[in-house]
This record gives sequence, structure tokens and C-alpha cells, in this order.
Amino acid sequence: MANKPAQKGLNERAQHLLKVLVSRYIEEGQPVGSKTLAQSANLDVSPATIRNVMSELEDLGFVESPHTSAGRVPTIQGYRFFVDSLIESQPAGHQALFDELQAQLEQDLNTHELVSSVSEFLSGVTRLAGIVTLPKVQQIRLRQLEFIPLSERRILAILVTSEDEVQNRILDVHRDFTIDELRMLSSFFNEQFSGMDVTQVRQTLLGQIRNDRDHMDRMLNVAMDMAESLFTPQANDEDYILAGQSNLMGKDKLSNVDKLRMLFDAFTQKQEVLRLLDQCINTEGVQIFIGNESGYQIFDECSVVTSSYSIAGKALGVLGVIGPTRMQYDRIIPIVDVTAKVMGAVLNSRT
Amino acid sequence: MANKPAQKGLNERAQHLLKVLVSRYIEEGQPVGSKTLAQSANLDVSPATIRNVMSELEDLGFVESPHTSAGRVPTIQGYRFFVDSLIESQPAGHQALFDELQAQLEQDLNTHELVSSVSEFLSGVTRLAGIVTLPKVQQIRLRQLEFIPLSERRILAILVTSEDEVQNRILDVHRDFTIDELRMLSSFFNEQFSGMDVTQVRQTLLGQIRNDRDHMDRMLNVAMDMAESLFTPQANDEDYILAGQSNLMGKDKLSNVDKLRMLFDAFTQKQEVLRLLDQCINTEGVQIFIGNESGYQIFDECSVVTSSYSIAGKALGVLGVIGPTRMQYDRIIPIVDVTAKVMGAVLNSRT
DNA sequence: ATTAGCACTCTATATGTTAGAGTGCCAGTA
DNA sequence: TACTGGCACTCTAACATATAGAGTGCTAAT
Repeated sequence: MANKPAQKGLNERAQHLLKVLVSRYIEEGQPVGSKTLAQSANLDVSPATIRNVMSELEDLGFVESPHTSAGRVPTIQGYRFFVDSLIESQPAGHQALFDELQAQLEQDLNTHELVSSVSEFLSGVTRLAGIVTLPKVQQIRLRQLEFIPLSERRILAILVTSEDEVQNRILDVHRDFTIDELRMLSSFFNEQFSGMDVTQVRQTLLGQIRNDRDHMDRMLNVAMDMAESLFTPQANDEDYILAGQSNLMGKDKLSNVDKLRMLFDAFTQKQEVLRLLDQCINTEGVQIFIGNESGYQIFDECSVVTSSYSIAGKALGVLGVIGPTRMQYDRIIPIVDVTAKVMGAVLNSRT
Repeated sequence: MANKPAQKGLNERAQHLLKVLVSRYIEEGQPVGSKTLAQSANLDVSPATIRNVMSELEDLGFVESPHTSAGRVPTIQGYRFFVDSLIESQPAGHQALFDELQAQLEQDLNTHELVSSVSEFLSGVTRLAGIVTLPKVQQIRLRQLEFIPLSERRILAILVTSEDEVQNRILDVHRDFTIDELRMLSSFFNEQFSGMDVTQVRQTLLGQIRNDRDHMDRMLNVAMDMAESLFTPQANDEDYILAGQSNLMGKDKLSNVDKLRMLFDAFTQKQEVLRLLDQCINTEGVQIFIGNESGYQIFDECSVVTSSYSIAGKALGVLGVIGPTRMQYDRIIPIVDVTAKVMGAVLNSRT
């Protein structure tokens, strides 16, 4: 009566055993046998019974055996079930650590430094690779815009954002501008758009163009053209900062040179990694990709644990850690979770 | 009469044999035995004779034996002698490659992109890690300087250099400045210093301060203060761009995980690597560090081949490759050499 | 449903054995 | 004196073989 199959033919005992098995394997890195398991799980059953259960679990695809006499190892599906249903995350015991992080971040850092700090924090605490994307520029507010003439037909545009971050872009334009003209332009922009976030600016611009472009004077028309190229998102908006990648060296499966090399190359190329991270940005809470679940071959032997960080409810970027599939999920998950929250809080407080 | 000891007791035949031995070892990666060597060197002597010579070479510290029956391997001293006296560098056969490089660099790249391109070129052609320092800012000419007020007591200074490179620095100042004041300041600076290189600017400033600071009006005094913090070299002047570090993975001795990991960490920390590179900047021609010669433990199993690149005779930075001690010096050395020259030429042509 | 018992499988480890490569030295030769 | 052939010696890498231990799956008994 009590031991009815709980879900998908996995009764409570089987779940408990799976949990203990995965935990032990994560700790030891060795296949777990029936005898060991019988001792670890406080179940008062014999190894033979365990063996029967293991056989079930193997049929269902949660564990597998490297070879005949070698105990069992969790499969990706096994990890997945473990992470989804069996884990009880320690509600972040490391309060002191996070206080320290927060204190550090509240110093006068620019965005780049802040992102680096967080990435290094993640890598340091987890002893894995930490990764943090730069905040999406579109969602950052414009504070100031200035133009400086460089040479004939080249203008340097300087955007100062609410984060004290400065961006430079060189514009190639169709004709010369006098200094006065440039001054007019910049004060026009500053009056109109200062304080708006970049997406808003873009939308406003597009709206104006549609409505009454014909009625505007030539000067304004020029301004519109400029602004368009200025507020078009640029490739370098999409970037991340990685820390502690060397932590991945010599980690069981990853000690395979070729695998590791492909992974490191992917970190340098960035696009593939970015595509994966982009998938996470609009997801609430912690997201986990185990092994090939991500769909990217490079991460075959890896797991990626991410969470998005946000300001005023708007997700600005993604952070997380990358490590071997055999990682301490129960410890890592709350760390990533809380780190994202701390980062969001710090970003919010400096608005 | 002909076979007199040439130098340090190394007669011509011994030198020839050392050369063949090192070449073969670089190619094959296997200890070279007397029989093999007797065949490879066209000397018409028996293996027994070779053995006698090897014994000498071993006494002198040019070769060593991993174990009793394993042939000989060059020592660091052996490589050194090989590189200094025995090598005949192929005078850069790869003309086509360099033409391609030059063409690529002559596109409209900013400094950062240019440096990256060169680093990737080096890594691609040599299949080792390429490294290129950013040009020392001090030796770059100032083109334009602008100030933008950010908030009370904070001013954004923008330096545009002759390379179309833009640098931002935020200045914390003691009092507020009106926009007009800032305008005055910037036009003053531009009149005085535009076209000078940053070192010159600094020197001029120091001179003026010494001479007649008291006689200047308050405004100029302020300007001087600003300029001082503005033209003080900053830490980020010292930086490099590394490419193809993953090429170092799985390279004989470097397959040792711990060694490789230390090396990768050093690349991330940068300071140690930078200190080594800095030593090279004022050296004419190609410089080579073999194994522990560099004095840095991290490079124990590595060789570093560098050359400085310069503009109008002034060395601006250093480029080179990093690889295992067992690298094809005869091929690598001219590549590094010519690359430095091409880079210098390109930088020169865009003045 | 659970278990003890047993035969079976597979790995990891140790132990030999052997072939080959290479050396160093000695005595002979030009 | 400079070279060489010959030989005993050493060491490694590769292969074969044996053994202990871990763990399984099945069966028959509870």
C-alpha cells in the first residue's frame, strides 16, 4: 500500500536509491556497486535486492554500467531526474561569501570590472569555469551623447550610459559638419533622449521616421540617419567574460585532450557559447544543461548551470558555471542562483 | 690540420653531428641513436665513432640520455648552441603568406584588430601560440583631446590618437567646470599638443611646470593638473593579445596537466608574461628563450621566440610565439622576424 | 517480495618473458 | 693517433600469463 509505484514506475525506494547513487558517484567518481549502496542507503535491504532495483533503473535508462563487474554510473537522464526531482538544494549556506561579493561589487567598478568580478567569484567558489555575459546594451539607459569631428566626413560619437560606461563609434558621413552643427545635433539628442533606454530610443526614432520625416528640416533628417546607425545593436554587445577555464583541465572525462581543446577553442570563438547562453536569458530561475542536452557537441561531457540577472525585472544578461557532468549540483545550483540575485541587486542599487 | 678543435673543444664534425641530432629530434621527437645518426649524417663513419663523439657531447652538456639504451636528446644548452651557431634559417620562403598578411593588415583596422590579426597569423602559420603586445601608448601621437562633463566634479576625457584609437578616462576634479571652460581647455590642449607623441607631451608639461607655473593664470594651472593625470601611462597600456593557446595542448612534455595549467593561468594573469616580453622590446632582431633560460618557472618546458616591432625606428611592442622547446626553430625564427617587419611597415605606412 | 548462494565476467595488478635498441669499452687495424 | 668491429651489458616496450577482487545475474529457498 505504501510502496506503490510513484511515477513512471519509479517507486519511492528506487528514487531514494538513485539519489544515493548519484550523490555517491558525484563525490567519489567511481562506479557504485550494490554492496556499497546497500550500506550507504539506510534501507535494511540486502545487496541482492539493490541489484534488482538497479536492474530496473538500468532498464529505464537512469544508470548504466561501464562493464560487467563495475557497479553503476548515472546516465544523463539519471542526472536529469536527480536534478529535477531528487535534489534538495541547501538554501545557500555561504551567506558570508555573498556578503563579501556584494561589498566588492558595490565599490566603484565600471560594468566590465563588475562582470569580471562576478565571473571570478563564480569560478573561485565553485572551482569550475565561471561565465558572465555583459549586460545587453539595449536595455541600458543613455545619459549623454557627444560628437567630435575627427577628419573630413568622419565623426566620433561618444555614448555615455547610466552605468558610467563609455562607448565610442566612428561614423562615416556623407558630408562635412561644422562644429556648431555637431553641437546642435548633440544637444538635440540629449534633450530628446537622455534617460531613455536604448531600445526606447530606437523605437522612438523609427516612429518619427514613419510619421513625419518629410516635415522635418534637413538637419534633423541628418540626425535621424546618424542615430539609426548609432543605436543599431552592435556585435560586441554580445560578449561574455570567462574565468577559471583552467579549472576544467584534468577533470575526469575532460582530461581527454581533444575534447578539452575543442571546448577551449569554442570559448575563444564565442559564438556557439553565446547562442546557448542567449537561450537562457528569458528563463526564470536556474537553468541546467547536462551533457549533450544543450545540443552543442562541445558540451558533450559538460554541464552548464545558468541563471539570468536582471534590473527592475528586465533580464539583462546571463551568468553561470561550466563544469564536468559530474559536478556537485546541490552546491552549485544555489550558488549560481544567489549570485545572479546579488548581481541584480547591485546593478539596481546604482541606477 | 683540418680537424682542429673549432671552439670550446667542439670540432667541426661534432658540430655537424649535433646539428643533425637536434634536427632529427625536432622532427621525430624520439631520442636519436648512434646508428640512425650515422646514416643521417653523411659522414662515412661507423656508429662506434659516433658513439665516441656523443660521449664528448654529453660531457660538454649538449645532449643527454633518458636512460641507458635510449639514444640522445638535446639539452637546453644543446638547443642554444644549435640556435646560435648551427642553424641556417631558410630566408623566409613563405613570401605569399606575408603578402597576404600585409594585404589584410592594410585594411581599415583599428589597433586592436590589427594586433589580433597579427597574433592569429602567427599562431596559424606556426601552429603554436601567437602573442603580440599592444603598441606602447606613450609612443603614439595625440591627435585630439576633448572633455565632456559627466556630473558634478567628474569629467570624461577623450583622447584620439593618430591610430584612430580612442581612449576614455574619467577624471575626478576638485570643482565644477562650465562647458565653456572645458571648451577652452580642450582647444588649448589641441593647439599646444596635437601631433606630439605622448611622451613628448608629458615632457613638455613637466618642463612648463618647472619653469613658470607661478606665472600662469588659474585656468592653465588647472589644465596642467588635468594633463598630468591624463598622460600618466596607465596599467592597461601593458597588454597583449594571445591566439591559439589551445595549440599548446597535447604537445609532448606539455601534455603534463599541471604544467599546462600553470602556463594557461599565467596567460590569464598576464604580469609574468608581460615582464618577459618587456625585456625584449629594446633588443634588435629575434630573441629566443629556451626552456628555463627565461628565468620564469612557467616556461620551463617552453621556448619563446620574439621580435620587437617598431615605427620609425622606435620599438613600440613585441610579438612572437610560444611553443614547446622542441619546435622547428629554423622555420619559426624567420617567420617571427618577417612578421615583425611587416607589422612595422604597415604601422609606418598609416602615419 | 526478499534474500543467500553461486557461477560467471571483467578489470586491474603483478609477474615473467622476450626482442630490440643502444650503449660503453676493448682490442685490433690503418 | 683516429677509427672500427665486436661483444657484453642495460634498459625499455610489448606481450603473455596468472591472480585477486569487485560486482553482476540468476536460481532456488524463505
